[in-house]
Amino acid sequence: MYVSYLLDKDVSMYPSSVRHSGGLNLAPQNFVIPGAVLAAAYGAPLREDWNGYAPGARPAAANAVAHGLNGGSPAAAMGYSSPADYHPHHHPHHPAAAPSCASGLLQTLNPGPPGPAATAAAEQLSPGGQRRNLCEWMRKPAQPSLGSQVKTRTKDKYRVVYTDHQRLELEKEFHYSRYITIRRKAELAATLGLSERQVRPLQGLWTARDRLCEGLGLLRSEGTSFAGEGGTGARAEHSPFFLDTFFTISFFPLPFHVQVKIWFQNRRAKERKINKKKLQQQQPQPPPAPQPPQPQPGPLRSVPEPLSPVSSLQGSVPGSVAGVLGPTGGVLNPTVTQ
DNA sequence: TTGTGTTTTACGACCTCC
DNA sequence: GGAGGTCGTAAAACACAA
Repeated sequence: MYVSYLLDKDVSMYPSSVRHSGGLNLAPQNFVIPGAVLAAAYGAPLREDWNGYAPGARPAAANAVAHGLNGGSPAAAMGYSSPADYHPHHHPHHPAAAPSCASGLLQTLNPGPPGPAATAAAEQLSPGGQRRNLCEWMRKPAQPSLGSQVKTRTKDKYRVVYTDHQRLELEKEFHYSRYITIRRKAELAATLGLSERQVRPLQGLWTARDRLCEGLGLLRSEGTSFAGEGGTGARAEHSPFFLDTFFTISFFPLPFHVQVKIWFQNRRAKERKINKKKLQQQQPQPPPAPQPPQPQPGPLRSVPEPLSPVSSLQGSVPGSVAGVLGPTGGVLNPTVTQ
């Protein structure tokens, strides 16, 4: 139900997620979705086809689910039910586990280090405790959804701000080595609670879920209210929770280490950028000489582009692998990562 | 408070390697 | 073909001056 609660809250942030509201009270542990129904709902391959959907729409709800699980209160953030085959870290569904906005979402939207959830949530108001009101997005008025079925990835991208603790640990790891093994990535992801339970809700799958709702006659009605911002499970008897749960935990998980991988990619890019800046500062460009008039017309000579300065990184980065740089600057043989 | 510049996540495109 | 690399970029989050 908490999943459903979040998913429905999500409408305001991702208005194009056309969903039906409706009342149905089904026990989550009893749901069975026939493959034919699923096929009808999708009309397309399941996991293999994710990239085909307008990607990137990451409803905050699922994000909250994902990171909330990491924030030290997994069971409270998401009441998993029967699909225990999804992930070994599932927690049994419990109706009373739905957190309030003030406490639960605080944790869900501010992933913190493992440990006492309550204190961690308070401490992990990252960065610098200047985070916006975590319930703010819930109050945003819904946007018109017509015509917005097709979205670009970036348009709807939802960015999670890592906590200071997460950044610190990642920086420490980066300082130790610019390239880490996949095992270490997974360890970091688990330790920092980054991507272990991250979900990847895509627009097409939400639509598929709604079609499945329709196919099963699970139409929702509008007007379901919440218990204030507390969200303490007031939706329990109004939402087809089992479908939300099913779609969320069965189809959206990302690999464990993806966020760590991306963070390291971005961190390396940042370092390259810094090094490039330093290089430019060390070699100040002489003031351009006054250009004499160019009398000679004719075809312009093409000046070959200088080689990418990325190679300078090899010598400047302690602990980096001795990879061979490819034409695009990519490390062709980053054996460490394997 | 607001405008603006910078930093931080996230991902597409394209690459090489296995 | 999949994984992971760089590069470029979008957009959110943040910092800060006016």
